[in-house]
Amino acid sequence: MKDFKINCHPLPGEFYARDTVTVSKDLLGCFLVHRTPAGATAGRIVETEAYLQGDPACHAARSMTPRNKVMFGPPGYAYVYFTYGMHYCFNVVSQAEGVGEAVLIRALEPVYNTGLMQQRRGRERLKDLCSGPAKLTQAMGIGIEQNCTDLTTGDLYLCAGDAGSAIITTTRIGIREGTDLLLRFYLQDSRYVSRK
DNA sequence: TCTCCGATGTGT
DNA sequence: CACATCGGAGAG
Repeated sequence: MKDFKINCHPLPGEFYARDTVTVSKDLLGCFLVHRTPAGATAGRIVETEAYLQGDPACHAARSMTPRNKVMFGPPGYAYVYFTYGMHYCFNVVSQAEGVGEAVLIRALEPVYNTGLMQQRRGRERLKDLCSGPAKLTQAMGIGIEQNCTDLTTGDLYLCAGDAGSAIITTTRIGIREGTDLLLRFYLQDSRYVSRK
């Protein structure tokens, strides 16, 4: 596996307080780190999706509810939700406070402590560890406890990194509304995206 | 490789 | 009753 040097300094709040599409693209190549009692794990972000205000697929498209409330809060917080009765998905809240937008992290390249990821996933192959939004939350030990946590100060955070290859823009996966919007982004050269 | 489908709980 | 999913089964 490629040897990455991870800058352990968390990305600051200003990184997230920008246009959501810009944040979605800039997150490609950045590292997601989670320190837990079982150990720390880290992955390099290779696929993201933007969810915007006025976008019918966005959880914050309609009114503010207990679930989507954090999306309207300050940028740089985690929005984790439970879906399909068994999976968690992890988003980072973007834009200014009051704007209900976020970036879904859809795939990671496993980078650090892949043994713990394999154990959590019950899978051996590196490609099967983080190549989907619910796979990566399982591999990284992310659950509802991380919802609404501050990504600039806690045990779950992101660090700067370089995309290092071309960014491909496509429609989003697994939605039924807003299917025409080009809001999915992934690294062309990565073998670890959920699908090409 | 692909398409289909069941699992399983919560939001609207 | 839809849902920002996953993995196993069966077909090709």
